[in-house]
Amino acid sequence: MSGRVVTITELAQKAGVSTTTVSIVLNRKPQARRVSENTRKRIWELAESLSYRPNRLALAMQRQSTGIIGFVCGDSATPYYAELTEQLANEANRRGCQLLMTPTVWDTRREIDTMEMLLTRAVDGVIMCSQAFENCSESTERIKRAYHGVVPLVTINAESVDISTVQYDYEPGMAELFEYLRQNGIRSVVLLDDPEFPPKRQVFSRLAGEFGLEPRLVDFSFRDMETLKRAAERIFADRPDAVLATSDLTAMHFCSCAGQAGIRIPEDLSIAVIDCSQLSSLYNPPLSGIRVDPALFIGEVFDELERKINGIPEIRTIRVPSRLEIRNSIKVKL
Amino acid sequence: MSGRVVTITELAQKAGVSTTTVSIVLNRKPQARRVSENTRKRIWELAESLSYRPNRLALAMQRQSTGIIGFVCGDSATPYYAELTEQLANEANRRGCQLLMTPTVWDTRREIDTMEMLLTRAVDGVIMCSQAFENCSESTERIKRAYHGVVPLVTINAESVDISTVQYDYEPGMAELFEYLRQNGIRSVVLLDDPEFPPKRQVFSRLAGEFGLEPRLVDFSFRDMETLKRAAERIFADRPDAVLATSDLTAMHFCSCAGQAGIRIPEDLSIAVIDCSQLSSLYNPPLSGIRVDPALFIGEVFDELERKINGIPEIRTIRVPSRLEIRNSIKVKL
DNA sequence: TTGAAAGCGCTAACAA
DNA sequence: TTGTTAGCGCTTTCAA
Repeated sequence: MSGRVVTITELAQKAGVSTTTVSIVLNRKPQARRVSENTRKRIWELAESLSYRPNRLALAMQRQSTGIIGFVCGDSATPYYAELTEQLANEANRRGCQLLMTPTVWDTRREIDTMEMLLTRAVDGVIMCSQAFENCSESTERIKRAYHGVVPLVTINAESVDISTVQYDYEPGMAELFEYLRQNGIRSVVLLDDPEFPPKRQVFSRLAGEFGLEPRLVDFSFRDMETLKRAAERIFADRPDAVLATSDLTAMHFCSCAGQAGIRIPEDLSIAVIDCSQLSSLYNPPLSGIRVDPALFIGEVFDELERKINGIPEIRTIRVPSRLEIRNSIKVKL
Repeated sequence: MSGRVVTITELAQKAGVSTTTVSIVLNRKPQARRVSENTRKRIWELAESLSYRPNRLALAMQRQSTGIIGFVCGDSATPYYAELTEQLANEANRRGCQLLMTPTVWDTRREIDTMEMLLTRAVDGVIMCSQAFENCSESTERIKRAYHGVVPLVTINAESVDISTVQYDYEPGMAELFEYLRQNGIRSVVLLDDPEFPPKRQVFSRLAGEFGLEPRLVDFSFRDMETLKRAAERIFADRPDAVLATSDLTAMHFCSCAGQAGIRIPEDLSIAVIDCSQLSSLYNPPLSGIRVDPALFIGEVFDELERKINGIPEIRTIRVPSRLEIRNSIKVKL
């Protein structure tokens, strides 16, 4: 280690010019054309041979901008969020910035700490995918107040009066799904979900009736996978025609329980997934479900964040439509 | 937006003291005890009411340290890497820093750009999980030379003479697996792998013989999943007793192909996985395989990175042992 | 055609 | 008990 790190000052000294000149040349400023051909060449060669690299910290300090976007996420390891996270990181790169991951494991305390940290201008903006911030504890309120004007913020799938949000619109996909279920003679369908996250169940309950389906709710908690096992057992006892799982991970857990209970999917029980990931198609059986095009969704998230970064104050709620993807986890009528 | 951001200077002015005093008080330095009770209180109250937050950029600039660790990873969305990524992020948080994700989609060009970016001291250290950097192109060589002494670096599962690396030791797990296969009457086993990543196949070929197994290699490329389908067909034609898939994602892809071909697992064909993730246990059937304890592994990665950050130059190769996890994807002898 | 100096926000010697 | 000052590496007026 300990190879010397070159600064612009040293470069200037060695080149026998001022730091200004070096800065102008290396940044290819218009004024560089007024620097003599000779000096320019000397500076470039020196920079090359000493592997000069501008110090990002100094730059960031100067511009008051890091080019880093913070991503506060409850969970980044389950397939659905992993996909989202990677695509966000890719889109960030495409737009010339980097994504900083701050997993919070759905822990409000950690979310608050994370936001506190991000509020110190370590990042140019924040994308937040975490419901707990919606809870109105005293500390979240304090942060909400503090963040205004400090860090551009966009939330994902959250509902708030004073923060822009990009949401999945479950309605179109759910309608397609219910129509498909009805056509295949399915009458009763259970939503397997965590009641702490209400958006899906609202659409579910409202739409099921319209399609002549009998809707039921079976709850579990993301925090404790044992509750999912118990929920699965309740479903096995009840024997609906179909189960709609709240996420791909939930669906896989459920299928795993079904396998242990000797229940075949889709022969004995149909299953569909909300928030389908690519991985769903590789499951056995391949899982049908509702999906929002990640590219589209992420584009909206960044567009809105850029608006905030550019100082546009308008609070918007953007909804990205879902659609049904049919694979083999739903029993079809012959 | 546009709420004023408070600096320590303003705070000092309003409090009628110098910035030094404010700095000392707010940072709870030992000298703060020599500041009058009264002044201290005034400063704290002012800071609170104006929601003062120290400017990270200025701090970072001053200390020449950001508290950010860069994670260069070929792929962060597949279950195995998603798990690794999240755990790294968590461990980083636990150690008081943040993880910056820079996905490279196994693209050498992007890896180089990424490293160039990270070399500008935007980060305190880099964890790299990407084989392509091992290739000796002119540009990677230039970067390798440049990074020395600039950014502490630790690679994952790579082999290099001048960079510390933490590796999976496949040997113990593979030995356990082969013993288990042998006991269950399995004779021929195919390794389904990408030849660009040699470590697994070396152990595989060496150990298979010792356990009286007949080893075969069937190759595909991570870059193109069509090659995996073709590889699967070759395996179906060949009909070995068991297949050892190079990753959980590969295994799922393979099982998906098997399902379409009407081949039952494990009745018709056994399968095991290297680089098993948690998700493997939720698959249908639950996948057996070799796994390295992520907590242990990640601890080693960070320990070594911290050594580098603390200026310890010694190049080390650390190997973390794998072990077998038995589930239901291998046909057992009755 | 080039350079000097100020300033970004903060900390830490050194003074008073 | 508190203040002055220099400096972290860079860009950017303004002067020469």
